[in-house]
Amino acid sequence: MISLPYNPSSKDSIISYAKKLIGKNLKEFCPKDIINGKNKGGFGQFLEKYYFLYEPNSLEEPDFSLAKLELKSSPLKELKNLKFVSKERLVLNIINYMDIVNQDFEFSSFYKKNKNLLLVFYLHKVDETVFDYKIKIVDEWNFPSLDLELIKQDFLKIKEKILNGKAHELSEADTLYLGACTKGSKGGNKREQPNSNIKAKQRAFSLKQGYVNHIIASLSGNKEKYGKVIDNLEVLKKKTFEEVILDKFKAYYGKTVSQIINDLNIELNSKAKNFYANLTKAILNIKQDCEIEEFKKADIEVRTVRLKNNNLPKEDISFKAFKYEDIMRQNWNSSEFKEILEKKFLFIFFKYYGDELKLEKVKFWNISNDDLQIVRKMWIDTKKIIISGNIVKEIKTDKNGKIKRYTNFPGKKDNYISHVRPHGQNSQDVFSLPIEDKLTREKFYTKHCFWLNASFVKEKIFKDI
DNA sequence: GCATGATCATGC
DNA sequence: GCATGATCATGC
Repeated sequence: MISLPYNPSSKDSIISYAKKLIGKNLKEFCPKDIINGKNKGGFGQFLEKYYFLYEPNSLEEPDFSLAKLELKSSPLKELKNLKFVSKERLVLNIINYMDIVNQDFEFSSFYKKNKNLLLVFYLHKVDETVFDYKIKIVDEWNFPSLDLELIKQDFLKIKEKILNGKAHELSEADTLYLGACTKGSKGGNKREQPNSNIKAKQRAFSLKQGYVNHIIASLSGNKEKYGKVIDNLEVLKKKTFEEVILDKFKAYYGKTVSQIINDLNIELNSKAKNFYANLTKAILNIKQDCEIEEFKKADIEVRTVRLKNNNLPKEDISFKAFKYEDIMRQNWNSSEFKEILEKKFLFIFFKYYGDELKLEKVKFWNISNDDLQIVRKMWIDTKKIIISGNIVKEIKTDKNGKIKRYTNFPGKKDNYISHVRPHGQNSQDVFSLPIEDKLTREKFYTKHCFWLNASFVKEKIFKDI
């Protein structure tokens, strides 16, 4: 029996020992043969074994069972403004589909294990090994009661889907702060579920990246300019988060934009392109210079859409321009577009009645696994075009002498859900190409991005099925 | 009226 | 001055 450098039954003792990690890296306490070996273990395993001196396990109990403290390590990335944000979601324990259906939240494996977290954040760098990463933040995290209530709602939502025999349809974007993220090699690990014969992908509970960012900001003492939509527990005892949000909007259904502004007694520049974002904040009673706290923590993407009288959106939905070199380097599973599409969206639909726009409907949406596979095809086609240097299909001059270039990228007709189109300041706004274009012989091209087809937004998002 | 290319407005 | 959400323009 080795003696430990901390008292395993004292939370304070463990935390103060852990805090000595700040500024260190694994190299400082891992054995030489491990550092130089080809061992592929993760940061967390080395930390447990060589700093906290216990063998990594997958028990139901928290890692420090006597002190009821669960150790989690997670990578940070540094922003240009030198602030730290989470590199990814924080993955917690595996969801056992067979067991969870019999568990109440308070006695669930999730809550028993992760109620109190001891977090170790390290700075990830592409050109470093796990042994080099500098440890930046070490602290305890307990969930504030409002957050915990939303996490409980998330837990119950996940449990309900499994009870309904739909574990295979789970998606991380079903929920707010606590997600059900996939875990294990691609599609390889499948598990049985209680109320269906279909095997479901293995998933683990996870904290959304946005939530982890909030933890990091809190632990670093950074003040976030946040405004809460829900500021007391009572509201959540009667309604779900989504119901609370929708009810706030429903009060304005059928009203014109100017009526809403009048009712709210605010002044907004209706020509500003962030007008709808500002209007959303006003409806949710959030100050204009603040972010919507719950949306940030839940990674919710808000999009406004103007519908024509046949409910077809006037425009497709754009995303940020992609770098051709990024697409070349990535595969679908590591792609940025997949990551964005897997988020929860809040769509705010306005509809034209003559020249007037009225608030028609507001809807939370996240993409189904089946639809994601359709987008995958489009993404792969896009990558093929980039890596083969076959971007430009033809060059035309219109009667004003303007030159227009047409591309081979997937268009609206090629894919039910998504397509590729220009997205920049103008056609001179370019990104470099990893492979020279065969037709133009140029090593750059107008910035493009992925778009969601307006027809898909009408059929699968606006409509209630 | 749709498909595709092109561009605007704001905030950071 | 660029990134991002939103929107305009034109040919078929």
